[in-house]
Amino acid sequence: MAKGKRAEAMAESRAKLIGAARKAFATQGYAAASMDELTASVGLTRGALYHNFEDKKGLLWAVVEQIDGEMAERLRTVREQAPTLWQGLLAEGSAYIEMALDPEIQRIMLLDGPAVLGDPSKWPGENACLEITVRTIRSLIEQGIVKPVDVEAAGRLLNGAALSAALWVAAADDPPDVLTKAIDAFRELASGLLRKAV
Amino acid sequence: MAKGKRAEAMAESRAKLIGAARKAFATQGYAAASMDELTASVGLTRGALYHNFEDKKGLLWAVVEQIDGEMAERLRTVREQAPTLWQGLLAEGSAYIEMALDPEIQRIMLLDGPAVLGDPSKWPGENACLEITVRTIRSLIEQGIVKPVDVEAAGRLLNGAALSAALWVAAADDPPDVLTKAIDAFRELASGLLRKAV
DNA sequence: TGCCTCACATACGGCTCGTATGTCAATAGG
DNA sequence: CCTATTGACATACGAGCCGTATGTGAGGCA
Repeated sequence: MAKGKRAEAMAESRAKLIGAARKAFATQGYAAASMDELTASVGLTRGALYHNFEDKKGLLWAVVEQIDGEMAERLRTVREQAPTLWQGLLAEGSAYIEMALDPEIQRIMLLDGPAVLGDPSKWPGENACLEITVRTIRSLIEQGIVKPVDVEAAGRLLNGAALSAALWVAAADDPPDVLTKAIDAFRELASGLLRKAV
Repeated sequence: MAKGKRAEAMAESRAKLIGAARKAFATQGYAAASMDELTASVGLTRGALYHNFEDKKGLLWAVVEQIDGEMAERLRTVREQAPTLWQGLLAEGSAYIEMALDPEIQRIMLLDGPAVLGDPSKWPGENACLEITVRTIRSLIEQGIVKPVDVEAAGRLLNGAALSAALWVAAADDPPDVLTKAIDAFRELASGLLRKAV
């Protein structure tokens, strides 16, 4: 168990830096976040940062990986709790929209992340959210519920629609009202994939 | 006609700076683009930049407005050339996807723009593309072709789906093949809005 | 016990943006 | 025609940031 104080302290430093980065990136944005302030806020200096991570971008990578994992887990539970696979797909969409209401997810995963790290579809875990959606659609096609479309295409467009909805809701004056409209529209769009209308 | 050499030269400087910015922002990205190099590339200095624009962000605003106008005009012509309104909507989607294949549009309008300037739906011209889509959907509902959904919600999700498709195609190894898949999936999704299946 | 490793801290250089100041041509007015 | 003023830039400067090269002191192994 005792792995020595060295590695233990290092893991703790990494965790503290990632935690501080989640706050700083979410509130100030990636570009405006100062590494001096960030490291000082957890009692370290930039030396620790560049020892634990490649560079500022590397820290963002670590943050993105962590959040991506959390989002994937949430999507998984939502889907598993749905009574049918089709309802699971719709629930995933709704959950995705609601998650994107979190300012942290918005700023880091939807705005700065893509701008700094490039296309999210090439992120490690291959954007776990997308992978889950694709698998669900594949099952639905095998069951004859959904038209035989290209699964990746359908998954990406559905995710894109949900994402756009999320950004809309987040910026709205009356989020609850807009949220229901967004989810309704998402269900209508998704129904276009069905073999026969519900 | 002769408006004086002063104003004439100023307009020319603005145009040159915006042109250089389109190149620099598209190739290097907003953050990495140096204002020193950018201004020098058209024979000016940063003094001219800060005299003609508010700041670096102001220059990006000008660039975004220009590109947004060009995109809106293209969408308008595409829609007007379609035989029916519904086909016009689908053509708009396809055109949007194809436009987003342009690296300049991708980098500036889809990646850096949102990250630096904030939610695109609040941009001037209110993202002219969206406005056009919304109007088309409203007409289609009045004609009884499309279900009575919330027009803004439907427009935003359709745009989001097209956008996601575009990013996917752009990053693909085999763009032409992926492009057809993306457009197919877009048509399937959009058909979910139809009152009765085609 | 003595040396070595390594997780940091410190110091430095180069670059960036934004502003405050300087300058010279174009215009307006007498 | 000559002068005064405006304004479109150029130049100079300060503050801040990132990344790296170097220093240092505490853990771990022999």
